[in-house]
Amino acid sequence: MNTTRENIMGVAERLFAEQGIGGTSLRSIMEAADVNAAAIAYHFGSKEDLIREILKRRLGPINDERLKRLDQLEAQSRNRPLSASQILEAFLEPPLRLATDKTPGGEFFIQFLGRIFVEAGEDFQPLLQEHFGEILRRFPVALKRSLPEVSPAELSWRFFFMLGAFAYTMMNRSLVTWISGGRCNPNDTKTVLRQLVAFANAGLTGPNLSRIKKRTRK
Amino acid sequence: MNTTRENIMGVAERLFAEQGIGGTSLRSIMEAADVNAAAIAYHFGSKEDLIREILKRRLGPINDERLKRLDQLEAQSRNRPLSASQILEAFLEPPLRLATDKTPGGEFFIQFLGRIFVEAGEDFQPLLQEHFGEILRRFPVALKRSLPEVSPAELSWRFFFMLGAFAYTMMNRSLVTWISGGRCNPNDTKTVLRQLVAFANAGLTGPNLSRIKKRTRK
DNA sequence: GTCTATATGGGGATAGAC
DNA sequence: GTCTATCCCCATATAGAC
Repeated sequence: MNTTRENIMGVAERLFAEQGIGGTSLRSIMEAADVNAAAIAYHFGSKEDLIREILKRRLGPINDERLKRLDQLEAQSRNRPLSASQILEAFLEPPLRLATDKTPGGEFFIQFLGRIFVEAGEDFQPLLQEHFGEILRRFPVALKRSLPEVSPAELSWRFFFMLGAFAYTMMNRSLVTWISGGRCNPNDTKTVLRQLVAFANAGLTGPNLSRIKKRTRK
Repeated sequence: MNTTRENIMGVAERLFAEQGIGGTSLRSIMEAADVNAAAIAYHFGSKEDLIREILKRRLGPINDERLKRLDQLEAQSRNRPLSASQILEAFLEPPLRLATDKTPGGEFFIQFLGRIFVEAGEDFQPLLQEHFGEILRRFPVALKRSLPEVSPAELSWRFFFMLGAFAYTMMNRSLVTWISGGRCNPNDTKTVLRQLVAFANAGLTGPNLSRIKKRTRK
């Protein structure tokens, strides 16, 4: 019903993504959203609360879908471990899809989310913990079942590297274009998903380091 | 000779790394460095120039060493392609070593560098391009020689994912600890290097996606 | 619910004495 | 080279009319 609120959130999401949290003033949001200074105060209260609302609007659906996909995979598998790439797709596809869906502003959310992780101090940690808690419990467990030969510590490293590759790509899309000399298009969601799943799958399923000796060539 | 200058740069490097560029005021730098307001203006001129000087002080040595190591590898190899993991080590070890060396403040630089990439607009792009230009020319070429079966576009994706895994880990060290449930220590440079080289090597040397069909299990 | 006007604080930069 | 004092802009938040 109240479209002013949605309008402000959409504009803010885009500007936060493009310019960073600290780099985006409420003024610039008001101007871009074509509302006056008090509107944002009326609808949200403060900058921090505005950010909180933007986060809540997207995080719930994304993570619900991740868990739903994982549930489906596990239901189909009849108690056999899933493949790592299936788990990776369930984890990566929902947020990546948002980046191309017609959901207004969804294309900016992931970048915005990355900004929060990097820029924000501890102000949003409780909120993030609340939304990512179950995700960060269930996906590593599924991976552990899928890759029993990888030690817990090594699996944690690899999971984090996967997360980094994903987040960094989403946050620095122009860098993708620059570094690849234009060969890679970070907005081609299907290709990003395929390449990233393959890359991370290879990294995750590699042999346990503690058990192998140094090698010089694949 | 002039230790005030070095002092300011060291303190600024740390605060920028910890709080972000926009999140760190010159005032807080002055206080932490125990100098007065005008000192920074006298020695550097502006906040942007201060950042520029911090970047220059570290980027040169790191990238020189990367190239030196690559040169050595290529000289030893007598024209045979290097292994991907050798190339990765030459690329990753110099910046990672800085993070543990006794170089004052070096431990913060990588995080600071990540902030620049993420936060800064285009102000520093020329400077970064100047310092990273040769790196981003020579390392992908070496990898291409090492992995002739991987198409240029796919290699670009994988190179970028490796970069993301590295940068994200360096920038979000507390996140490493949180997500791993304390199992991983991001300041254990030797382990980070080993794990990251193994992960990226597996991802880089995987089969070309265009040539293989979908698989369900490794 | 929406606006104008403004209070209040903090930030970068500088002038000018020493 | 180093300091004090200050200028001016911009940001968030709020008061109070409509």
